[in-house]
Amino acid sequence: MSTALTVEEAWAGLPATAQRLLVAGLETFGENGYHGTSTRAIAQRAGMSPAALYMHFPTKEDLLFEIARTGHEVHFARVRAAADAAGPDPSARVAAIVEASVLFHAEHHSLARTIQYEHPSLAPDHQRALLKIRRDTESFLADAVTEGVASGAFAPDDAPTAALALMSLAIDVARWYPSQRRRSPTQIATSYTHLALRLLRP
Amino acid sequence: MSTALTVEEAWAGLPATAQRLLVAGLETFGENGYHGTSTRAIAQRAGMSPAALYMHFPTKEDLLFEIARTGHEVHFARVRAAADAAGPDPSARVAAIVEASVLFHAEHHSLARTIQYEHPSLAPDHQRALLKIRRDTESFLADAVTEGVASGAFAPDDAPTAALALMSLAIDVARWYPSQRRRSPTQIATSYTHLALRLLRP
DNA sequence: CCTACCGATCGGTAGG
DNA sequence: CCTACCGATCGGTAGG
Repeated sequence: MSTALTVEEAWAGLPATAQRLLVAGLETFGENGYHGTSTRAIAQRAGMSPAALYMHFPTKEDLLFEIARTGHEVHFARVRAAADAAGPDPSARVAAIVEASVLFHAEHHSLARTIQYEHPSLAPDHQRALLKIRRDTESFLADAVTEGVASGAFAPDDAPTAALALMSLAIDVARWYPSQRRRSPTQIATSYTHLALRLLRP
Repeated sequence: MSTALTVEEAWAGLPATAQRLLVAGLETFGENGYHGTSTRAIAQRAGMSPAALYMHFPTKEDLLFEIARTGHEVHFARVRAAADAAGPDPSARVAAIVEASVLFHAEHHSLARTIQYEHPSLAPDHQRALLKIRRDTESFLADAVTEGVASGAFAPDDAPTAALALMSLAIDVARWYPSQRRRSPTQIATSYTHLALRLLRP
């Protein structure tokens, strides 16, 4: 169970060369996609020979999985940490979750794109493992929304659908950021958090 | 200027073989991505030899551009048609736009994924051409939201930001559809339209 | 962890 | 629009 709040932290125990390959992979996958990135390009970016990658990862797909898995776990850990810090009030909890998720997708948009769009490039077993983390993350948000419904703070037609929509809002930031208007991740997170509460209010 | 409401309609004037290649490309790009799709796979799906593609398109990238360009135009045309049919009321117009866009991204999720996620695979010139259509589409929605602000029907903090968020909601459907719960495109469109109006109301 | 190399496949073309 | 082919590059391995 990972509670690391950054990928660097999550990979801290690995050999330095493996860490460099993971970071190089994360960046190139985010820029050119999995199939648009060669193992040679990753190795070169990490300052190593083409064969070095296979010292640490059995296949290119295993490297992608390690990146995607860690990314999913870091995202979930940040969302939980933000909710914990927000205390018991449902509005504060939902606001903290949306803010943390939007921040993650803006600040780490290269990692986030890999997480969100390279899912079909993974082996079925690996897809299933990540789907579990996704569902847990979405349930965590849906539970916070449901608490708000119980307390009378929120009144969406359907809590799970509203939670899915809020996740969509955060996830899609990774697609367009930073091409849109000149706004910082913090500014985007603030306005999206506000939109989320507007959407949920009675 | 294209007013076609389907890609088939937009490509009706092209040779039958070119049409088959475009449809095969649209499907395979949507399933495996641009770099995950070989020109041979496209030609085979269209029932032709590997070289046939180059009778109709100078390069693989030109085929992608033709698909992405048509997809953008069809989406914009549907959004405009829906707004026109909705009449002058801002709430009805925004609802019609969101509904049409969500429907498009669910029913044509393979095309929509290509449009939204393969943008970086295109040449800079081609990216610019599509960016123009995207901006026009987003402005069209932003204008409808602004009309609603003027009439008192809506009260978002910032109309362009709200419009961007509504587009995100629709676009992200292409990422997860149809993996989520068993709901039809029409059902999804209806609940997302409702969420959009909740988000905008004073 | 590197050099050297494998067979397979890639985008694209020659020539008909 | 097909057959046959081009050089380049791919993921991955042998052997040290």
